[in-house]
Amino acid sequence: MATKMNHQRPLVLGLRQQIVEQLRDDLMCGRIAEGQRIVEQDLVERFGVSRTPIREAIAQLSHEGLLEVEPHRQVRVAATPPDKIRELIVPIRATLESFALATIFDELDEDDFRRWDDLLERLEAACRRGDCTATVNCDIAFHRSIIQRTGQKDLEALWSFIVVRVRSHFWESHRGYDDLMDLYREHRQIVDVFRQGDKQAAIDVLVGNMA
Amino acid sequence: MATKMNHQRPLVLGLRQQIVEQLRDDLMCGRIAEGQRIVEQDLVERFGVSRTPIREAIAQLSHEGLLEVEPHRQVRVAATPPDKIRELIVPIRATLESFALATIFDELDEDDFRRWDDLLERLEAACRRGDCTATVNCDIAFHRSIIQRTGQKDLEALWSFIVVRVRSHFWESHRGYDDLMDLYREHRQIVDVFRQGDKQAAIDVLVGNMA
DNA sequence: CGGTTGCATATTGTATACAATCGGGCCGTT
DNA sequence: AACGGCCCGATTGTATACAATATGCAACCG
Repeated sequence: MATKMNHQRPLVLGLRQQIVEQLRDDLMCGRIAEGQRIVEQDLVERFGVSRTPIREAIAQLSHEGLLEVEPHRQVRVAATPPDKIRELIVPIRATLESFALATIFDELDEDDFRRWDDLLERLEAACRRGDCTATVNCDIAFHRSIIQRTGQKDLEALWSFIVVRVRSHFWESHRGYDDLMDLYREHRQIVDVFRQGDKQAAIDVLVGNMA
Repeated sequence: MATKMNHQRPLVLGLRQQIVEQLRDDLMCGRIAEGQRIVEQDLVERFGVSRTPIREAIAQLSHEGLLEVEPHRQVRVAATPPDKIRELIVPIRATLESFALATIFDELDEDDFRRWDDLLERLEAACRRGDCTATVNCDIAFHRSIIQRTGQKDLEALWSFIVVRVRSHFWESHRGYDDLMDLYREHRQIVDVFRQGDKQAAIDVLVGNMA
């Protein structure tokens, strides 16, 4: 929880944001079935707050694509996008992350590598104990860190927009112990290549990991 | 205020949505300077509604990237993204629109071409009278129609997310009478190639238009 | 004289009250 | 029995009232 430096200033976290995080986690991990109806009053009782922050949280999650609002009628959990859309995810991620990496590559310093090492340790631990949730979180956090490092908020927003739509895909593509450790080794290798300073090789290995 | 046709089912249009449309138009056309502070109370007085729909509209526009909210402090008009980001827009648009066109190409029927012809007429009129706003609207509407035709809401959401960030770019890249007519001719040519039924040629001409 | 602390005010965040809308069931007509 | 209009409960959308937080100023100490 220590590593926190860019993000504006999350001194205190508003109710809406807390609710968003909680609900988003529930949705992405499948604890709320897709297609299920969401009723504001139920969330009011669950979280013990008024409708206002609940409504704002619902609005935000609907903009993120996790909920679907039908005005004056109801709000439902969005269906996972069809496979065809997923075909788009890889090339777009490749475009975004390649761009980000190329932008920051020449300014990488020891702090960056230390953060990545920390992340890799957490990833290894998660993989070793077969914790899928933590593994996916670390995986996403790693790629997000590359985007964030550019300091371009639009870039991060766009990347988040995409990743939310394939988190379930991340989930299902890494099941079982051996696969998880492979995932760790891949990321370890990526960071190693970064360290060697060959920009093009770094981009290649990063993109190769998405296929 | 009248033009409204796609969106789910706009039987009645809520206050929030009306305010969003109005503000978005103001922001994209530069009628509100970037970096300027937005105060809820001012908008309350301007639109004559309560703070609730105002706040929801602000939240939506911030998710769209047009406003930037600093919690407990203020909300400002977002700066136009730096040129570097714009380099990303073309490849991503190319990916999305190529995908969309390839998906729908074999199912195109006379209704589709009739709609495009209508749009082209409106575009021609707008170009002829040098109406930049209407021209940009038609241009965007044309490309959006390709995305919408797939029926994939996620795809449309992603495309919108991107286009909002370059609308000002559209704006500035077509100034003056001759350029506008060129824009019209390009789009006329695109539709013509669509009609000929060669999918690859269609994709090429569509992508070529973005450069 | 500089820095810090505490209040006053402006603005945002949350809670609650009220109005509009939707869907479903009841009942009358045909 | 089928159809259509009407009313009612449930839920969402909007308005307003209240609480929390930030900024600016001025008094207070060093």
